[in-house]
Amino acid sequence: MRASTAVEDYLKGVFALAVAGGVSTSAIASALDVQPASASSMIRRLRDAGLVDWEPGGHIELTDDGWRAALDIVRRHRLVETFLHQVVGLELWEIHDEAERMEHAVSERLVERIDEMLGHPEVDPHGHPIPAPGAERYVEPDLVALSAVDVGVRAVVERVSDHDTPALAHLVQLGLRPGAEVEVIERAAFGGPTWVEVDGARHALGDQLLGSVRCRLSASLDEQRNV
Amino acid sequence: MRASTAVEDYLKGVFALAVAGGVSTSAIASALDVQPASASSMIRRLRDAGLVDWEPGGHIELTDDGWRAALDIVRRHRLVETFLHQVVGLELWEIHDEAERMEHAVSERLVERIDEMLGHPEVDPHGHPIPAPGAERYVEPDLVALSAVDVGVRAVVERVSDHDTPALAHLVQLGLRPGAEVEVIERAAFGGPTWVEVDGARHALGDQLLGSVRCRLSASLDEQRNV
DNA sequence: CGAGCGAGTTCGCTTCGTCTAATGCCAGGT
DNA sequence: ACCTGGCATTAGACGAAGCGAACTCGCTCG
Repeated sequence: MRASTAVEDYLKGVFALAVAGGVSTSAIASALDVQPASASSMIRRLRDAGLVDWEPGGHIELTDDGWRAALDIVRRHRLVETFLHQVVGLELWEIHDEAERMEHAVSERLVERIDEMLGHPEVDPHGHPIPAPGAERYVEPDLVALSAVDVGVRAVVERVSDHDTPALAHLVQLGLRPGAEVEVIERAAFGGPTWVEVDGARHALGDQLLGSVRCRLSASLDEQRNV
Repeated sequence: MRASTAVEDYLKGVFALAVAGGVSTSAIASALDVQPASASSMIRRLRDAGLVDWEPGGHIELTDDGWRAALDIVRRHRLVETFLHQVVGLELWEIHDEAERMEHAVSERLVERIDEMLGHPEVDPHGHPIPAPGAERYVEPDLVALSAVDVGVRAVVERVSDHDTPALAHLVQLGLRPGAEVEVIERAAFGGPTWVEVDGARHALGDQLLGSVRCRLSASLDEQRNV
């Protein structure tokens, strides 16, 4: 049987933090927008269900079952997002919140039907990889934040963060969506804005936006082509 | 704010019973598959929320707010069903259970987008009318159960019940879907099966199946054409 | 007339998921 | 050596939603 909505949401949060490198009670609490006490008690329940390894005071780790379950949820989420964008025609910044609820409602059958309709896509519209059905582990592609790209370097946008809806809408308006080519033109001193060029137009971006865009450098792109 | 899943489900149940003519605690309980005690306490909560009129021992009636809320849920349900059938390509008998969960997850925005994609349909694939956005009342079309159609009379299937999945799958297999033309050939005595002809083939049906198919008589169809 | 029956309601209890408040612990600064 | 801040955990409460058991009707049947 499928876990409750709450359990699925926590599992997805623990997964995201595990991939990002640091799972902790307070990180989970702030990701799920609940109090640390609530996260703490849910961690105990996840452990009792065999989904995480944990003992009071220790660190938190997904078990094999936990990885499987989390990847299943993430697969549902990302396929639903892709479907909402490509088939239903919702904008890039609308799909995350919608999928956040729908992922708990769609059946296995519907997910596989959607996957088939979309031709088994490998990434969602934000650029996140879509786990294969039954996947047991997750490899994070090696991408660099736009904030870390040197001046004068050209890069291809591979991923934009999906959480901050207004910021995402703004990025898309500027053309900074997955697949776009971008060049860092100038980085102002003392934390000032960074100028980037996209589609022949220049824009000044702050650190928050720069950090939510992840790229592959065009150089490494060339390397890949040559292999 | 939208009501909880449970409240929405009860509201939909009360709506269905109100349309069918008889709302009662036990009918709600059996429709929702819960104990009468649970239904009883939920009725109190619906009343406290201003969605039904009720006092202990009295009869249960939707308020104006209750009708509005119920019709909104029913609209979501039926549009999602139509979408799953026409766009996603799920079979007629698969869409009800799926929509039952999705109706609580889809946003207003997504529902209206779906409605637009479908060209503002007026009935769902089972033949149930889709309430208009913001509708405040519901008119039940005047249909006759196939079990009440006389021998020798031809009729057009307008609606099949959506609740019993295996029965529905069987009906569809026989061609008894909305839009099909059917003629009652022979009715065996003593509660025996009724023979009907659909698409040139004859089938014997029991009362349960006959009752779940509702039709318009071809005669009244002709009348309508002549008006 | 009274016994029993079915429907509806209330009561007390359980689980889930949340909260606030209190407590424990460890590391750093003075 | 001690105080303090931050993080994690526990304890206790609450609302939502369910259950079973018990009670109260009004009706019907013997």
